[in-house]
Amino acid sequence: MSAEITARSKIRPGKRTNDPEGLRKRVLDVAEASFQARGYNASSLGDLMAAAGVTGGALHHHFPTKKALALAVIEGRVAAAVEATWIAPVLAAGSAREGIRSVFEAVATELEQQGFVRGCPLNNLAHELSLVDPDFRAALAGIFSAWREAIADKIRADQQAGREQDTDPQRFAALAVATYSGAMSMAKTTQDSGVLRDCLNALEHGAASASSSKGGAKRRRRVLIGQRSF
Amino acid sequence: MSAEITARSKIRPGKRTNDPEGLRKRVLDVAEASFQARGYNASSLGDLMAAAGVTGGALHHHFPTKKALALAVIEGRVAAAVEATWIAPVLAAGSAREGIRSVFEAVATELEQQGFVRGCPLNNLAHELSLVDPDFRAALAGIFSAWREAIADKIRADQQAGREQDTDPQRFAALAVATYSGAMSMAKTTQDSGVLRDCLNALEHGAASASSSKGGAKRRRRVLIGQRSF
DNA sequence: GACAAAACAGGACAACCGGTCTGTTTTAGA
DNA sequence: TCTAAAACAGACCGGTTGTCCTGTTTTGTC
Repeated sequence: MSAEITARSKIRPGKRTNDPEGLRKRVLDVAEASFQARGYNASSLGDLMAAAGVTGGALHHHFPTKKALALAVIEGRVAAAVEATWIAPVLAAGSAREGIRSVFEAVATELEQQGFVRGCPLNNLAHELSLVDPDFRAALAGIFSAWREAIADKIRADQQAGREQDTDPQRFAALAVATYSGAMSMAKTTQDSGVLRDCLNALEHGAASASSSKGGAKRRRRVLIGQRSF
Repeated sequence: MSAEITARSKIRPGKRTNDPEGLRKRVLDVAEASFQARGYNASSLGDLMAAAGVTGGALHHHFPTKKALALAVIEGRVAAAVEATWIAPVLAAGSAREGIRSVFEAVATELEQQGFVRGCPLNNLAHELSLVDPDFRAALAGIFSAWREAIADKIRADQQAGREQDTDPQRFAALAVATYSGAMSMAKTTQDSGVLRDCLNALEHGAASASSSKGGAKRRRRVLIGQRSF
């Protein structure tokens, strides 16, 4: 436990190089990873300082309180993660449904490769912090809102192209986000990413027909095995 | 904050009545509520002791560690909550889809009445504890499994009655649980229970047609207002 | 009533947490 | 070069946390 590698080289005590942006980035990297792996409350500033190779004074200079650090992680990292893994791919896809499908599959594949499910960063923090502080809640709700709105916008774009005429953009977006969030929750708890593909399949088949239970690809039940993360 | 009511009447210091089952129940009541409202890590044993009107010795006698208490809450209360609000109603319903619909609506109505969304007890604890401890993870995964299996069983029962021939029980169950879990996650974060009805609607319309956007019931956008809980 | 076990009381404690404080070094601008 | 602000170092502190420990009281059993 604790720090395996001291990030900062302290060979020369008399020589120091100020690097506020780099230090800030290192702290955010470590905090993002630790919040994801252990949660906000279980991440102590001492652990973060050690892992980032940062002293208390430096940390306090950039992030006066733990709450400020978490808010910076949410607004600067979690929001970016949702943008990168969901919003951008969906908007760039040929259609909303194609985009959603590709995201589900990309995430499932990634989880299978790394052999460990850490869950959705947004949902992880949302569950822990939404009821604790209004500022946290507002920041997290904003990310959910942007996420849903992007999907709804894509549906509207599809509709202007003559497709998805019977689809309600808002409701469909809510369903897509909810399905992904819930599937990741289960995948994290069971450490089995297969549920992501199950949900995608059921979602694509209109929550009804799942085609032939025989003949088709046998359902994979791949239970992932641990692997240290942090 | 702290204890508003001291549950235990201490009028007679010399008179004491042993009530192990009652005390255990009181502790579990308080712990369940606090875990739900603040989470596991943010709930201190001191607060729980004060709220339940229990001394440290008594608490330690029944629950040697905080982990043991949480495990008891998960296995004794969270599992029962899922059974009562989901499994039993679905199995008792005329069909799986009817059961799912009634549960969604019942929960949405309940949330609207109490004006505050505390989230799904299972998902709340699952996000915070799944990666922390294997025992936690196993207990939580078991509840998810039972939940999904109950819905899948109901689909299979429907199929033996000639319905749902094109539905894959496992996948459909995964989608239902995921949708609910994710919808509750959003509802908690946005403090808006309307997303539950949005998701139910989208789910029932086969993730596609949401009927007329005009003429039909206007979508409710009811933002709930706070209300102390604990 | 004797007695052992269960049930409970309440204090003690060591570890830890987040925040603050003072002091030093680096850096940018005039 | 001088100077002030920014950047960083590192110790310090009050409060809290979970757990443990030693007693005392109640309760079931013979």
